[in-house]
Amino acid sequence: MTMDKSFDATTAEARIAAEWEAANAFAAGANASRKETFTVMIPPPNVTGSLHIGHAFNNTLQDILVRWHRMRGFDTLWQPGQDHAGIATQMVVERRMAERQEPNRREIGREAFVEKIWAWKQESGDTIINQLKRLGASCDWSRNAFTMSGAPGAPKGEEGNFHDAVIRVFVDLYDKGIIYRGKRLVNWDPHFETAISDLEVENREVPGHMWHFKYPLAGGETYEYVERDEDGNVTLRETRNYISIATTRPETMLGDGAVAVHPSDERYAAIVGKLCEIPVGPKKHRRLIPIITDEYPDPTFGSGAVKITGAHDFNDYAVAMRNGIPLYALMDSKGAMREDGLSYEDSAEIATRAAQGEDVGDVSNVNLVPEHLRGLDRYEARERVIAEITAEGLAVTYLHKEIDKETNAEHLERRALVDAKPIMQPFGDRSNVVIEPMLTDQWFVDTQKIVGPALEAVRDGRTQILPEQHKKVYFNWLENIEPWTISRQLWWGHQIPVWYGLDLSLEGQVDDDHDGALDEVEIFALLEEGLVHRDEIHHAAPHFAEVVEQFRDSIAGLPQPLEIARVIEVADRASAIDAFAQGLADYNLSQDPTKLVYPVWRDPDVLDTWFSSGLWPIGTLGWPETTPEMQKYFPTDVLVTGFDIIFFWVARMMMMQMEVVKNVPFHTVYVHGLVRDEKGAKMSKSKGNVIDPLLLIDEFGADALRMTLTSMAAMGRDPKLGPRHVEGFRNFVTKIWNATRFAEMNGVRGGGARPEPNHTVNRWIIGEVARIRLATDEALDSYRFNDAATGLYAFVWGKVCDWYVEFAKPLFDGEHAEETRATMGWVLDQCYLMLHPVMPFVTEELWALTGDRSKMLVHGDWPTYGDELIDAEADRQMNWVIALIESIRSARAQIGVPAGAKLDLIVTEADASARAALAANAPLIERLARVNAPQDGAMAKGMIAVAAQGASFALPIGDVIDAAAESARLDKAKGKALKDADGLRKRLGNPKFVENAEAEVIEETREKLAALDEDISRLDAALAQLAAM
RNA sequence: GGGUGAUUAGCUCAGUGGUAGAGCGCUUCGUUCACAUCGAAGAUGUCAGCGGUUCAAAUCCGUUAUCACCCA
Repeated sequence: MTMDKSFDATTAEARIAAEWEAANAFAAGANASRKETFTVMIPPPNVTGSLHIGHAFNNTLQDILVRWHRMRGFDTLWQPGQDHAGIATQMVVERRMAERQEPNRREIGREAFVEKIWAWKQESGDTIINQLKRLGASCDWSRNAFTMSGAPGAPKGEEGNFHDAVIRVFVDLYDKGIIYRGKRLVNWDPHFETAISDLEVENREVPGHMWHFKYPLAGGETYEYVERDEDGNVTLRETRNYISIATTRPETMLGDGAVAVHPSDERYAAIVGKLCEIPVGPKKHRRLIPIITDEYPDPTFGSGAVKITGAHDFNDYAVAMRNGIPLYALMDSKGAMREDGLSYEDSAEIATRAAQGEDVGDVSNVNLVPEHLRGLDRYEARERVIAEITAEGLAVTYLHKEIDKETNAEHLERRALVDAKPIMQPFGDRSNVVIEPMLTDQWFVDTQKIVGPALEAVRDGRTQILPEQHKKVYFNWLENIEPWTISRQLWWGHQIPVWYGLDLSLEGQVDDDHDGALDEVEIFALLEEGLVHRDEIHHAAPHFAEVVEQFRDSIAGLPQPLEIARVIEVADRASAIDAFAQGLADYNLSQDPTKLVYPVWRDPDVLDTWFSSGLWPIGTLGWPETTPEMQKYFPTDVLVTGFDIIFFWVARMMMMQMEVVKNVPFHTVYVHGLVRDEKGAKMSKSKGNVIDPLLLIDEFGADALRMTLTSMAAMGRDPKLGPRHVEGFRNFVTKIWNATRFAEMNGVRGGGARPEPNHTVNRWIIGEVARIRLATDEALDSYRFNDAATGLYAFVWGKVCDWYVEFAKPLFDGEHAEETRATMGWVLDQCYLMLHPVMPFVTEELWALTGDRSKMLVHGDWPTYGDELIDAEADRQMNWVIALIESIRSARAQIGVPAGAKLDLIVTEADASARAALAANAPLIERLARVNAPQDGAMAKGMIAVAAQGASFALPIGDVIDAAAESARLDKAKGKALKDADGLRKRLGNPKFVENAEAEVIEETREKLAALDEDISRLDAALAQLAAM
């Protein structure tokens, strides 16, 4: 058999992947030889996704851990799967529909749209799986999971019970009061028309403007406005009839509820509690709002006064809540100015009463957008508001001077004061549109109630976060956690299992005469009084049938005959009102109680994707069923993930698993960095610096890419990746391939037991193998992937290829040939074994090529030997030999001896141990240093000197020795040795060092110094001889 | 504004108390039969600055500067 000159990754990888698959090599428990389990949950990629470099990195690290444990005989499960990624997937499918000019989702309706997404999921869902397989990911693909499996409408092939787990947890948390519904200010994405969580908002600095406007005091009142410098000197004093406000969002002025100043701000003390006028809107119905104090305004920033628009700004919301300021919503779900609700005139009237302290109740119907601005986009409305205020002279102005170039005339003009400055603006991370804080009804997880155990588990070490620095981030976020908005106004996702019904039980209004039954008059009153304004009650249950029972209980207390109404499901609230009214009317005519219905409707919203992926560890193992997998593999062992989803995912998994199954989801979280481009920049499509891992695999092979990423995986650092790095590791693949090829050409076969050779070289390399095995396990044990990879790289290239293979060459003809073949076969086997977790393909291929194996390498047995294989004498001798060869090579090169020339090697001096090393390894030295067999002799003219531990050598290089060059070479070496020795001597001369330093360190220092002194004396001798000639 | 991290060879980065390393690049040499996707030899450093702790600091502490990221 002859091997090719290099590894053909493209064809071999596909073939090997198929072999692994055919052998079921990655199945849970494959190759298990012990009881301990090792479980890793893949961070589920988006189902729309394709493999990017971050996935390649993340999954390489997981695969290393998994393959390593599998080879060590652990009962190993790497659980794969995909995330339905609600907003992202819905976006992708909608975009595709638009591109194909198909009807949009509202036109085709929810059911058809969801069906389309499922179809698309099935079409594209395998893409990422196949890409992960190309990377070599050894997941148990037969267990592939999906966060929407088993949801209503799921097509064939998507039966799983993840949906059951999600719904069950929702209902459970609902019943415990941990999930609640509330009207709160949430981040609203006007593009997708859905609420999103804080984490899905990206704050970016963008160029913006700050406008300054005057809010005139009510009734033309005035006050003395005084500004002082730091020392209290008056810098400005004027009489003002207004308070100046700065804003970056003038359109929200329409919804202002107050102007706030800091309680310590003396400039405004006189007017606190008075009313001022919002300088926009129809003159006739100008709104007045109070001037209040609050800790929020910063007196040193701008005018020190801020407008409070509670319904459109999170800070203002907090101020409004503290001070009882009404929240006036101005915009609709698309971010346009509202068109619904009361007229501006009526609205302004109510708002004015509210400003004067009157309790006006629910203001959701109040629409303070003047009629001429209704329906406008928020940015258009902004321009109009600015223009109107400026036209009225209520913008703060400055005097602008312009000189006419032709006439030299000065033009003075008052201009509106507008600061152009960068402002922080919130953007939707998916839609890239500016997020609008909106007051809406949403579902929330009261995270405060479940955060405790998640914090505790990390504090007491039940779950370890590596590197440790990320613990702080985790604590910091969880300790200040906000309620989690989990409802999304989307169609793709787990529909919230909550049904609503009208609350008919309010304050005895229904049954006016309290006789426990409705008479005709009361029925009509109920209908006329306006069901529309009634509140709602809601219940949660996994299925409609169960929720019916709960509604029956709810209406049981209602007056006759409502208490026996049939609970039916309708589409929405409006249908419910219609159906209820119809039922009542029918009953009134017929007195037939079966006509009475109590219609309920289901919440149309779906759950945040992260709510379901938060259950990934248990959901994929079959929970809520009590499955054998759940019992065996939970809690899982290691979660490997990027720092960017610690909050999104890790923290939530911790909270949810602790709450639901009262156990940590994993023992260790290994947090890796973000792969950056060669210059350290974040990869992004817009920058065009994205590296496609599949292209790198095509060009260099998966092993090379994996090895590159692994060698860069220093904990807590971001790997910086460029193609040339991968090229270097591709060369490494070729290197080990060719070492094997050399071995094969010399009759070496793998698969044998560890030999017990006699030759020093063979004994030495076995000890080196033992060392790297210990180092590799230690590195992997502590998640120092880069140390494992670079250690193996240096061992295979620097020890095995550079030295051992070279040493072995002369041994193949002679008495040690057999043991050398056996040793080399074994050494290479160990290389394949230890490299396999990082470079699975080429090692599997070499494993198959080099011997008759009982198992594939993927199920190879990870070595366990250690120090006992190190032969100290062989170690000493080979290090001596290597040092000598390097010295001779160095001397030859510096003096300029032609590389091909073979020189005599004269031993001028040697102690017993040097002689022993020389005798045992002379042929190796002759070959690698290109010298003739050593012979005793004396230094003479035309020779250069080479020193080794315990020995001196001379190399005759012919007549034309350049004495000056030789003496320069020796001087240089001596200089360095002197300098080093000097440092060491100083250190040893310091009594404090001898007193305090560890004995080992002192001993080491002494030995070093002794060796240096020996070198120096040899160099001196050589120099003296040179001078004498 | 708050937090975290970084600053080491021309470049990209390892290195957590004992006098600095790798890969790439560079220079010189080499077609010895595993590999030119190779081999041999070599050059290159105030370990960001300043203080401190220590017998000993790239490493620990403080501080300054610059950069990056996260959160407001």
